[in-house]
Amino acid sequence: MVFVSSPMPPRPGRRSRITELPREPLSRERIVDAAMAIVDAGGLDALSMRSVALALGTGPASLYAHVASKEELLDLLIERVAVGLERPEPDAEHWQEQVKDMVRAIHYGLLAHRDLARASLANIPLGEGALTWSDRLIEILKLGGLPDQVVAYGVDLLPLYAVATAYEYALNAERMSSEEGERYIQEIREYFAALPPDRFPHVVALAGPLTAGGTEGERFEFGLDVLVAGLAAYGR
Amino acid sequence: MVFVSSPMPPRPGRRSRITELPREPLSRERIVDAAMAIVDAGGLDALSMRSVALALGTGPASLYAHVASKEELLDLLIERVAVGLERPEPDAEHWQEQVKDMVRAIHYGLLAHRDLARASLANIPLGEGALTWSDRLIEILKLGGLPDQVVAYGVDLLPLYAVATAYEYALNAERMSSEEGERYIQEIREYFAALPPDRFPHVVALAGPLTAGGTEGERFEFGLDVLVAGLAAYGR
DNA sequence: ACCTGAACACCGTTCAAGT
DNA sequence: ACCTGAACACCGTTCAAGT
Repeated sequence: MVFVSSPMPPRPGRRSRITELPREPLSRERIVDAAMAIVDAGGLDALSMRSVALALGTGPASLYAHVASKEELLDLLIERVAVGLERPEPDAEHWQEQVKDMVRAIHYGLLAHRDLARASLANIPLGEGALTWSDRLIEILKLGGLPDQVVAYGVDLLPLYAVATAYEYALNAERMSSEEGERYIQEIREYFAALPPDRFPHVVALAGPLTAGGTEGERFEFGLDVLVAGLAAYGR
Repeated sequence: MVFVSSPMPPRPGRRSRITELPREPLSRERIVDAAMAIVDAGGLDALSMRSVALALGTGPASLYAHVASKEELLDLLIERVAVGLERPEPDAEHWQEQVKDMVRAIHYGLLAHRDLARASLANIPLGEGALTWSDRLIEILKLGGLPDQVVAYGVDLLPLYAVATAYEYALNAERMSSEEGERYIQEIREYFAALPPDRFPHVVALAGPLTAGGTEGERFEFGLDVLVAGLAAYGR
């Protein structure tokens, strides 16, 4: 909360307007902080150059001295998430579980910021945080004895999966509160079950597993198993 | 092109304003046609309610009598693509190849319309076209002897892969013309190779395979192999 | 060098009014 | 019932002007 219209009178003693008036100057860091707070509070749709500027008590034009475009700002948000990801100490014995841990880290790291995953699908992450993460993943995949080309594909395929599933999940979460979520799933199940069986026999028959089919986490883990097992099959 | 300010005089003879003035009325169909043409010509960024209205010679407000929102219009575009997808005749002998064919169909079907895949990641497709497609995929996966729960996961996982890879590819394609594409890949490769090897040893070492690594099609096929083989492992 | 106000060229959607 | 003009409440970005 920012008190603009009715500020407290200056404190008695040394602190005068000198420390108050020239408020902290803008910086990339402060802009990213404010942007992340907005995403956390209202999702990616709430993020605009204007909303960031407002939160920082300035106008949108002022941001362009520190950030080239909204797209760059989104990149910086992704990079911020990447920097915070846990990276396991490589251990050939448990390389498959370590790969899974790294994929889980992006997936849940993104989900911690609402639908931020949407901004992550857009571009090859080339920031330092993303690159150190990639470097570690390559190292672990190599420990698994995979050929270079398989490693190269894997380092693309695994984060694609992590991000796409995070995006899919976040979109549904964004659309509905938790109770509405239950009802929505229920509605889809009923919709599937009520379809004309002569035209969609297999969808109708599978209405249960298609929708109930375990929690979201189980779904994610299933795909992760498939991918890691599939990659491992190329190992020595 | 629409001549509004200087219309031609009415042709001599029978054709009078009667057949000319009441131009074809709006309809969902015409709106979707116009929207798809805009996406094909300029990508998803060029699509707005206003650009569609302009193409139809009307104002944006007029569209809302036939389409609830821009989101619904996007759904209709996806459904239009889904209706046109090829569906193989189920054959237990070749179920894995048939699954691949269906995944390729969505992937390339979306890519035929620029970055339309972006609109497809957003929501569970519930249109008739999408459902008949799903029904056929379920049928084929069952022919492969997969347990119901694996089928249910697969019918989610496979289109997710098809769409996410189409989106990724289209974004890069959207950003650059074909020659620029080569140069861009080249630049990334050089960037990777020029990174400090003490901090990113594995990225630097793999700069070649990471970027060159075959055509986009090979990348896509690799992931498809991994997924289908991974699913098949759950079969009887 | 950094910041700002004002403007430009857009958005999706609503609504009262027309036919 | 279908369509429209005008308006509302927004966008990202630019640019001349200020300090």
